[in-house]
Amino acid sequence: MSNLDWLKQFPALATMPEGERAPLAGGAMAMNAPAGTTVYAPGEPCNAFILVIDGAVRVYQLDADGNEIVLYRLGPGSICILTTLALLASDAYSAFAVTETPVHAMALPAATFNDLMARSAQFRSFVFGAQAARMADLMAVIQNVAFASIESRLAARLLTLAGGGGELSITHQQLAAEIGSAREVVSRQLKAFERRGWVSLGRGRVELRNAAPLRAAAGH
Amino acid sequence: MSNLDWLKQFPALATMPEGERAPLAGGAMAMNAPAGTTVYAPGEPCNAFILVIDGAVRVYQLDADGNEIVLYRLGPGSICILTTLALLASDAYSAFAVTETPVHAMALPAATFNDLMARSAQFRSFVFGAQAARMADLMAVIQNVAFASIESRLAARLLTLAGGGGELSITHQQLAAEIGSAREVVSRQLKAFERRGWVSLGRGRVELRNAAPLRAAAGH
DNA sequence: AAGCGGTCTGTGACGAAGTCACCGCCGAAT
DNA sequence: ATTCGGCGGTGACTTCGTCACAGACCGCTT
Repeated sequence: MSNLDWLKQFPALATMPEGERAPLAGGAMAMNAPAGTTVYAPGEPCNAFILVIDGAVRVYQLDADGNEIVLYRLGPGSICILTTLALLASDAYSAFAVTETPVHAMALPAATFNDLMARSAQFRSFVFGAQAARMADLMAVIQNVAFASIESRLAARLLTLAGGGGELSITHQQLAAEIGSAREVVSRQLKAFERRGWVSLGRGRVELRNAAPLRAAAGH
Repeated sequence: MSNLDWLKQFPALATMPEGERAPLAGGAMAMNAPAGTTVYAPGEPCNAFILVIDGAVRVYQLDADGNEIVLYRLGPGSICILTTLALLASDAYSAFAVTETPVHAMALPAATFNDLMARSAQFRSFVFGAQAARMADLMAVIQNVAFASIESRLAARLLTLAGGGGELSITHQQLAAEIGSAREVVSRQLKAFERRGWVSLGRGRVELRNAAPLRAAAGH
């Protein structure tokens, strides 16, 4: 039987009545994956519902020409909608999900997942909440790529990636993939930021020197 | 009691066991809305699950500067994910859903919807299938706005909007909103199509004259 | 220490797309 | 018939993506 201590981290699930948690206790399997593990890829069969306990998963799209754009990230407490929907609706997506850090997760086999969905209103609302959040993420991405300037998209992304810290280990190419643009465009924009004293640059490194104007630029 | 004849149109629901259909029979309410009715708008409270029986609903995003982009359309048999998720997760979206034609729909109050979700695996999988389809729609939009040329996006959209017929009643401004571009850009591209003999243009009208090259242009 | 291959970054030139300002035109309402 | 608001056309300019290429940096080998 699995240890369900990790459940305590997730209020939405932890308060589920004893009886409803039974399938969880019986069917949950712990997973540990190193950074760089593929969680979902188009065409791959997928047969489990996945809940991230610790670590980060990057979900992105990749087209035939090699163009890449990051859709969203999953952190602790998030479930992988892609695998869930592929599991339930057997629909194929053109997206990839890859771990960025070592990831600790719980996997529920399809049968266990279905059982929980049938039993627990709380679990259903947890799953729907996740759906809603991902949907909102995608809609935000659409707004950005369709109507926002490169300057604001890049500034915003630098801030969220830095997340408080001031140092990023990332290449221009990766940043371009983050915002769905081209490497040259990102290089030039970063240079502009550097000239203004907002960041300082190194090979594979971006240091935020002055977050305030970046925040302002991210706004519009 | 509502007439459930409409259910026959939807195999996914029609084959639900008698008992599971009970809440549906008891709680479903028929709705008829003229074209132009707002189904979902940010900030509006929404308290019903909506299933389209006949007609079309356009779901689009609108930002502060008036920029507009169509996300997807709902036809017969589709459910409005936006209202469903807003209902379940009380999350606010920046999107609008508006009827384009007179729409005939069924509405389930939240309680009835929750009851069905609890009882029927078939209903759950119907709802999840719809989620998955909308998610795929959004991801396709992202691919297009991020990486596809205006020529291919416009050609593709003209073909799907025409849907077999050769005549469209639509303005350049509306077409721009369809693909998330600017009116001038669409005007110029349409002129180019006209010079090549692919379409002929009139005020508020686009006639497809030669679909084959349009299909080719839509491809890449 | 020197060389080497691969990755990362910088740059100029160009084309595609978005923006701005302004125009004339059509058509419905008065 | 005139007016007025929505529609479409156009030129000038800016921003962004693409292409081609050069140089810099890094880790590795010799």
